[in-house]
Amino acid sequence: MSTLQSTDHLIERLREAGYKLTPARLAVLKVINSDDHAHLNPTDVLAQARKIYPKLGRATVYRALELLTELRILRPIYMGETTPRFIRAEGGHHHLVCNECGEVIEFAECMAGDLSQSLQEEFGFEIGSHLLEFYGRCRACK
Amino acid sequence: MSTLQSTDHLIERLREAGYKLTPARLAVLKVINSDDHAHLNPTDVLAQARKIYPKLGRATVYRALELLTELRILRPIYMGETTPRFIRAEGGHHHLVCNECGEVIEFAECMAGDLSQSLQEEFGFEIGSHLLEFYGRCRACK
DNA sequence: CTGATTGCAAAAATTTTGCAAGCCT
DNA sequence: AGGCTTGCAAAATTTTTGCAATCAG
Repeated sequence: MSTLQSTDHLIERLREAGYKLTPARLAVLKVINSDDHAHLNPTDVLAQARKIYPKLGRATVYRALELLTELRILRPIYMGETTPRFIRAEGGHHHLVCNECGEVIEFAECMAGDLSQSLQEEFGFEIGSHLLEFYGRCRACK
Repeated sequence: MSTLQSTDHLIERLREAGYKLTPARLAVLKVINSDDHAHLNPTDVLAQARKIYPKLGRATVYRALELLTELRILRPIYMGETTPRFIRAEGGHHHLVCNECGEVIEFAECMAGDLSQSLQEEFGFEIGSHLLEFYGRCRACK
């Protein structure tokens, strides 16, 4: 579905913003980029990224996550627990979330594009991405 | 804009679900209901609610927040930090979030209704509420 | 080289839990 | 009265910070 930016491109964005490419950041970037639909919390990211770069420290993951959020590469979202999970910030994310069991289904279409246009005009905002979530009960939980 | 349920009505929902109305819960409920557009984190809620009911303990706030979330009266969302903030779960929430300064503008209409209908059919979901957020840069930050 | 970045360990902050006492119905 | 709820204090988690050593450019 969505065309994701390659890890190379993301590295480029890091550089353009004046940050260094370190093994720690690269590992986090790879983990994040390895699965378009991943929703990983900081602890997950640490575990995954350590497979690539074992020396990685926990604090560094937080710092990398913060940096990547600042660069609009990631975005934290709520998925039922008290810890944030991070998703790719690009484009749109469309979730159907079950309040009962927590299942998350992704769906494709949404007409946020049109609305986006008029909001840009109305509020003078420059819009880059969006999140649309519906909450309810899934088939199984009914 | 949205017609909010009165505190009385919410109390009723608590009761119907078989929970007791205690001063702690009432205080949290009042805080939550005092401002339609509040985005409070647990610590904020504790501080506010203690003005109403000073004996209130922190753990109780977490328990109340959890309960109210379960009853679909509240919903946690992430707004750029690592702690969740709680918003009224009713109906839809439509945010224009500035990545730069964090400002959140609410806008009124969105096309979620139509989509909601088709998603219910397609996935067998029973949809109760939704969240639509656009991310970008506000007028001032450009 | 040189400042940005890291890992570590310690400090903070947040969230969860156990339990006796207290309160709602 | 009886059981749900509470506040407290302690445990568990999660997040942030200070700093010397290291690394990318």
